Amino acid sequence: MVKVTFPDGSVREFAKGTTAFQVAESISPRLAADSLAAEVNGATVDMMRPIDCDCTIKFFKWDDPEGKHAFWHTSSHLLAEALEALYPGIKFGIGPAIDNGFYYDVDSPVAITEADLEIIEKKMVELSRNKEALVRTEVSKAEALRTFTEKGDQYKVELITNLEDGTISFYTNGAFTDLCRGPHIPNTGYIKAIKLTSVAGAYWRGNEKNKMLTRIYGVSFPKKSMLDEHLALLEEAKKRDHRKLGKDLELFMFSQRVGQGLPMWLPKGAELRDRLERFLRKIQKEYGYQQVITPHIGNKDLYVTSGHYAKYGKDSFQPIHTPFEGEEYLLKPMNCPHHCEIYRSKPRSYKDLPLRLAEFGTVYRYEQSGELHGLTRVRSFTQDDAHLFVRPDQLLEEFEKVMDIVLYIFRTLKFDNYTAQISLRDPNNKEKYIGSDENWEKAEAAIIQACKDKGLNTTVELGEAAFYGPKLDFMVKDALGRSWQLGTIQVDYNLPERFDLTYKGSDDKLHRPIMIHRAPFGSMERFVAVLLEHTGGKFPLWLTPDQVVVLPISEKYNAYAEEVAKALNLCDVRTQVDDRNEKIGRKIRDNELKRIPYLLIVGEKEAEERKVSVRAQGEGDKGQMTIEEFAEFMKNLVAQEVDATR
RNA sequence: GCCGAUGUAGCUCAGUUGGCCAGAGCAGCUGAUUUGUAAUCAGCUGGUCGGGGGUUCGAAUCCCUCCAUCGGCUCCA
Repeated sequence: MVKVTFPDGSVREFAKGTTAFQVAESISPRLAADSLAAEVNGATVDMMRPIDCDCTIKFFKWDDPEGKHAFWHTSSHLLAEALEALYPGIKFGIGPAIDNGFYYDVDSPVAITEADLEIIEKKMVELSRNKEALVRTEVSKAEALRTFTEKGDQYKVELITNLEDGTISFYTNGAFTDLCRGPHIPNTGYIKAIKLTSVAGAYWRGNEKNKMLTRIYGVSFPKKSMLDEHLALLEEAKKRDHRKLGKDLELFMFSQRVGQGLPMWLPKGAELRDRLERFLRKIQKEYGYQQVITPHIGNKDLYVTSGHYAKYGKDSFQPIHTPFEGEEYLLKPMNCPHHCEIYRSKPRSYKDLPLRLAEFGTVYRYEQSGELHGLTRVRSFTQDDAHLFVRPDQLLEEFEKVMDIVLYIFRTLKFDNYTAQISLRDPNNKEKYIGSDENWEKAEAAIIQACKDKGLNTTVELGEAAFYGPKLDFMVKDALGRSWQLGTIQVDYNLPERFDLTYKGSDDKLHRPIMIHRAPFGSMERFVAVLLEHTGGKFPLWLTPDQVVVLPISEKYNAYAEEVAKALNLCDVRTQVDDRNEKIGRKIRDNELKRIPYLLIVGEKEAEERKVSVRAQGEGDKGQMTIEEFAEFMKNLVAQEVDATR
């Protein structure tokens, strides 16, 4: 007999060799049916794995990440089984579960395209109906090698070669056997709804020197309705795609002739961006930042000094040679070296610090062509950059102040769901980093302390720090639950060293300042993209380019509409008139689609009483107000949005 | 950069196995209508079918090549 301890602390005895499934069943058939994997003594295992020693047990259902993981992992084996049936001679790479589904990398004798996905899907459904059990067998390394050498699958052979003997297991479903650690769900019959989403290329083992395999992505669910929901969410995401909204709302564009990855901001987009910049400028001014402006190009030597040329020279726009002299310039790939030179422009005293230099600095980076994506990955973008030069004793306080700015921005823009990642150095590999142990320890402690002080929900990643210092990155979740990395705060001991930055201390000796790099938005382009997808184009009132459109019922009331618009614009309510010769229903529709927050309908009644009929976006008629009342109403709304979070 | 797919009017898309001057809706322009809370009607304009080359009597359609876009991979100071 074995003793099994449940999460609630209760203990029960079972015969040795009882499976986790049977244990669950003894509690309730429902639990057994809903559980996809189990945790036995801390290790996630199959429900069908026999238990042969005393243990603690826990069951994972669909709502647990471990449950989904097992489900999708089995789905990838089902995909492989279908592929092997349809494409004899196909070879398999790896086929894991991922955050939102699964994939399998294959090397197929015939090309597999999107058109084939439906057929594969059907085959998977057909096979799943057989409710094939996932059967685990443990084999020796020699045996495993023999099996896959005979099969001629060099990828699996390569994987097995790197494994230790004694830890190798196979899983078989139907006619398909795979090298796999597990865990899996009991049988393929659990998989009721399958959608293969795309096919793409992927390098074997993620190395671009290796052969490119075909990766087939899919997602699957235990219920058909869940798949439908998932597909609806994808549809919604498509509608909110910032590239589509940017086009529809005329915010930005790209032109082949200008060049790929080089966004151009249209009037409405420029206005939006300008408003974001002013918002940040204002708060930065309150926090003691000073704006600077630096050139868009810099002498190559500048970047050699900073060390960026050695590391990123090949990813920069190549040196520009002047016509008559031997000088070489680079399009500015980052602002920090310029700001370091500003710091150096005169002797600094400890009393001058912290020195906070801010710049909306446009930088140029040669991103690989295949990597460009809308506004989130471009070759020219504007960082909301600032560099803080601080004394060691100021680091914690300054770091926390930067966090205050970031959090203020998130609150104001209603990114209520965010996390932060603290990236520290790898303690076992200290020689990878520059700077003294003492400095690192102080900086890391400062970041951890700052997060603690601010009550931030953080994860800590060892070995993820930049070589020059630890950092804190902010991830926000948008309205559809997708994660985006936005702001970053980084501590830097490297550049002060390389640029020989100093300040005179109270002890009359020279000391090194510490630099903090920070960009709360990340870049204006990326931030606007994320904001678009988060809001679906319905920007907060204070930010939106057009707040109000006045809709005259007919041309007779155009003059009054103009009067209303003029009065509102004088009160800083951004107002336009839609004086097209269209019916009112049409004007409402068009302006709703343009995401105009407030529509004012004016006709005979309004003109006589000098009022407006107010219509809020998506909410319909809100009744009448005088022009003055409406102006006051708007003023209050905007004030609430921007200041309520302070 | 790599793998795969795509590229037709400002936008969204039709264009069967190659076959008369390449189509629709929306937008735009002109006119009629003067409208009360999500699409008024009519007429008109608009395309080197991504660029270049080739095959063919004939190419939006087939082939080559370049460019761009999309989905991924790799990368991300």
